[in-house]
Amino acid sequence: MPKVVDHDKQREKIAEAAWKVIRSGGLAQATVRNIAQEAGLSFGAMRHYFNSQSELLRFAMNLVSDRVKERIRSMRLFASGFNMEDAKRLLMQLLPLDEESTLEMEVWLAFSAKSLSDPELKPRSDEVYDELRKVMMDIVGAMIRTETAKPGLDEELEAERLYALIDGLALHRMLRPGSLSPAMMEAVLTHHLNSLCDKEGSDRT
Amino acid sequence: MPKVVDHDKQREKIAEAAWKVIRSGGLAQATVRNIAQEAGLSFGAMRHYFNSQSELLRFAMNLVSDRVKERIRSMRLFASGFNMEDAKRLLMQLLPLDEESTLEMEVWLAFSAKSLSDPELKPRSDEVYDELRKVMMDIVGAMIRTETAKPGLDEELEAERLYALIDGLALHRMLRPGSLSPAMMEAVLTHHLNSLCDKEGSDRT
DNA sequence: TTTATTATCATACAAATGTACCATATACGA
DNA sequence: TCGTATATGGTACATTTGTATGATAATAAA
Repeated sequence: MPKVVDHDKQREKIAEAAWKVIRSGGLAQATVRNIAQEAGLSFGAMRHYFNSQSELLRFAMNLVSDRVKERIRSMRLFASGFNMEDAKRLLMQLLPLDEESTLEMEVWLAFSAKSLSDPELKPRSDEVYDELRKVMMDIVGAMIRTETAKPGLDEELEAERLYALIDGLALHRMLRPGSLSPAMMEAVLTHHLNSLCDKEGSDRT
Repeated sequence: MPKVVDHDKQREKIAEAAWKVIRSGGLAQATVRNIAQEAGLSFGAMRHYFNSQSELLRFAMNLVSDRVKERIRSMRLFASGFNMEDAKRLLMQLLPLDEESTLEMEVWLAFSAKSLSDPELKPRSDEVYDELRKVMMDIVGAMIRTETAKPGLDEELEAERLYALIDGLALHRMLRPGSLSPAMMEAVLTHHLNSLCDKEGSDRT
């Protein structure tokens, strides 16, 4: 029998090489040859793992969302009922606060932009968008039902506001890291969450 | 003397053709040949207006920001002192609410994503980011100084929060237009501005 | 009308890229 | 040890793309 190589592990290794290429050179540099070199493979060997470039890129995009989902799922949230600390921790997972998540989100931004004109990528982009929107609805909904939030909030409106705030912060951190520090990102998020709860208006963490 | 053609007008016409190509096919389709066809020019004629593709794309990107700046400048804001209606009108200019601004913002998103790995585009991207950040600071600052806002607000934090909210809404509208209506965008913005002003918490337009 | 200057077009050419194909190396089972 | 299935490497080829070059058309001034 043949040499034993974990086919799926190799595909992930190649996809992660694609991430690095995309991050440093953009999607325009995400050629089969460049990705092969980054992965330490020969150009011809790529064919054994991906039948086409678009299949490779689609896999690389899906791997980003898989990783993010996994990270969120592994948090074991709300084990003892809803609480704001867990909600905040979850939302912070959606901000580029460390090297790993920054890489993933920059790659995700590249794919999202491309998905606007690439039907192959659109379904997954939409799927992730909708899932995160659901997360926002769950958080805001729980805040309202547990009366953590101040009364009278519009669930859907607040969910969209929170979602836009998160993605706006993430976008700004990627575009202008020197202008928006991780501490400021966290402060804005904390302040926003407090503003949804406080009956008066003072800040608490 | 030669045939008379407004050189600058032609450059803008070509740049707008580039916008259309980018919107329908992404930056990957923004080839000199495709743009020439969209502009109704021959491939060879392009050379008379742009010496290289990167010069063309840089011009097309700059034209987006010029148009947005011009639109904001022409609003003649705060003619009779600061007021919330003008502030809201200004902020709405930064949301993709009609066909024209949607086109411009989708193109801007493509260029912004590319600027992360293209040193040629980064300066202008940063410049626009900083200018808009200043707009946010001006608005929040004016709200505070005129006591339109409730007391105790952190100017820088609220500016970043407002900025992130605007860009997040714009991004979501582009990525998932079916999930975020113009009416909802406006409602979220209105609600957010009110939340900065109202001493109690009720909504007013 | 003639001419010079500009606009436009057509084409050539090298480089890059995706895909396909074939050769070689490798390792596990018989 | 040997053979087979798999991994990997090398290369050919058509296509696309940016750039460069030369030819032609058009127009306004002399």
